[in-house]
Amino acid sequence: MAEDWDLYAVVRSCSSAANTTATASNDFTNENGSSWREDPLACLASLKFEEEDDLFSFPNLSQLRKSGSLQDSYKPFLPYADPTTTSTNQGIDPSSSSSVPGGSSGQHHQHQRLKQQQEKPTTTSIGISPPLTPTSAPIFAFGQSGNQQPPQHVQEQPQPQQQNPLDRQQQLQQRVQQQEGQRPAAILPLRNMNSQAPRSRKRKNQQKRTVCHVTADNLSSDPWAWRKYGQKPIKGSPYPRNYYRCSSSKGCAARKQVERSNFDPNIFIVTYTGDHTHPRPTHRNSLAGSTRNKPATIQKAASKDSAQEALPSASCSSPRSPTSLSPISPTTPLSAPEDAAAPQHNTDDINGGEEESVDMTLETALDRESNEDDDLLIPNAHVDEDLFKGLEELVGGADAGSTSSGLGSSPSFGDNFPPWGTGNSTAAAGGGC
DNA sequence: CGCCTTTGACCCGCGC
DNA sequence: GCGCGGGTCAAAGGCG
Repeated sequence: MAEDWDLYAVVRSCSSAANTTATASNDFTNENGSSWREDPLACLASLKFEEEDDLFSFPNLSQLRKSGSLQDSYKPFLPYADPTTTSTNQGIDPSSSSSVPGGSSGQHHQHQRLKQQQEKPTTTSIGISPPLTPTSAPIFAFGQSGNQQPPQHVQEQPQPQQQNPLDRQQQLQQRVQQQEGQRPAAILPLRNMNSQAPRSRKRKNQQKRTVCHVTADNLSSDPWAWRKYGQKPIKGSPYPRNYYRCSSSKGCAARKQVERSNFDPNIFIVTYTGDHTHPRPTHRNSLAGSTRNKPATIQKAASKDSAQEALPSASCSSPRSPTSLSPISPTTPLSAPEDAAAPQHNTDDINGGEEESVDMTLETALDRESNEDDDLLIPNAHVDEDLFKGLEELVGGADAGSTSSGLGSSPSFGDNFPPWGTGNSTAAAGGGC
C-alpha cells in the first residue's frame, strides 16, 4: 500500500505540471523557473485575504451571494463531492479561508454556520466562499501577507502596507529577524523565556498567518521540510491540530499548523505563520526520523486514540511520510463523529468544496505568497469566469479530472472518505520535483 | 549520528 | 483574578 501511495506521490509531484490536463489551464512560472499549470479552477486557489479582517470586500459577489444568485448558479455543481469533477486533488476547500482554526471551531450545525456566514463579513467578502465554490478548486486562502489589506493587527510585523516590492522584501527580512530575535526559545531554557525574550507565541490575531485549505494530497505538496513539534487536541474539533516548524533551516521562523476540517475530513486546514529565512529547498532534506506512525496505526489505535487520526503527519517532507501516513492517513478513523456531516456543507467556510482539483500546490501558493504579496489577488470577477469555465469543462469532460491525483475518478466516496489510496499521498509529493 | 515523531507539561493570551 | 484553551518545549524513543 505504501507503494501505491508513493507512486501517487511521485507521479503527482513530478508531474504536477504535466498532469494537469492541458485544458484550460493557466501556466504559471515561479521564480525558480519551474512552471506549473493551474487548473481552471485553480484560480480560486490564489485568493488571498486577510484572516481577521474582512478581507476583501467584493461588493459584487457579496451582493450576488446575498441574493443567492450565485449560489443558485452553482447549485448544480455543488453536489457534494461530485467526484467526477474532481480533477486532481481533492479539494481544497474552496471555501474561505478565514476559517481560522480556533475561531470557528466547529461542530455547529450547518444552520449555525450558515447564519454566521451570512452575517460574517468575511464570508460575503470572499467571492469564493463556500457556497460559491463548487466542488473544485482548492482554495488557498492566504491571509497574511497580503498587503492588500491593512494588516495591521499584526503587532509583530508592523509593516506599512503599501510599499514597493523592494521595501517589502527588506521588511520581510526584518520581520524575520524580529521574529528570530523574539524567539530564542530554541536556545533559552524553556522556563526562562518569559523573563527575557518573550515567546513568540503571540495570539493568532496578532500574528501574520496564512491559512490554506488543502486536501490530503495537497498537504504534501509543500516543498519545505517540516518538523512536527507538537500536537494538541482542539476544543470543538474531533481532530487534533499538529504543529510543525520548518526544519530546512535552523533559524527559520516558519511554522505550520495542520488541522483537519471538522466538516470535511478530507480537507486539512493548514495555517502558516512566520517567514522562511532561507530559500526554498530544492529537495527535502530530512530523511531520517521516525516512522512511528506506521505502527502507530496499530499501536495507537489501542493506546492513544485519536491523536493522530487527524493528520497525516504533515511531514510531507520525508519519504517516509508516506509510510507513516498511509496507515493513519487522514482518513483514518477519525472518530469523526461528524464526518458524516462533513461533506455537504456548501456553506461552510471551512470547506466548501470537496473533491477538488487544481494543481496548485501549496508550494506554489506559498511561493507566490511570499514573493508577491499582493499579486495573489484575483479579481473576483475573474475568478468567477474562470470558475465557470472550469466547471463547464469539468462537467463536460468529466475525465479531465484525471490529472494528478488518481482521485479524480473515484466516483463515489461521497460520504466519508475518499479513496485514500490517493489521499495517502499526502505527504509525498511535494517537494522534490 | 542526525533527524523525526510522540507526548506531557508548561506558559501565556484571552474571555468571563 | 481565574480558568480555559492554544502554542511551544524538550525528553524519550525510533528509523535510515
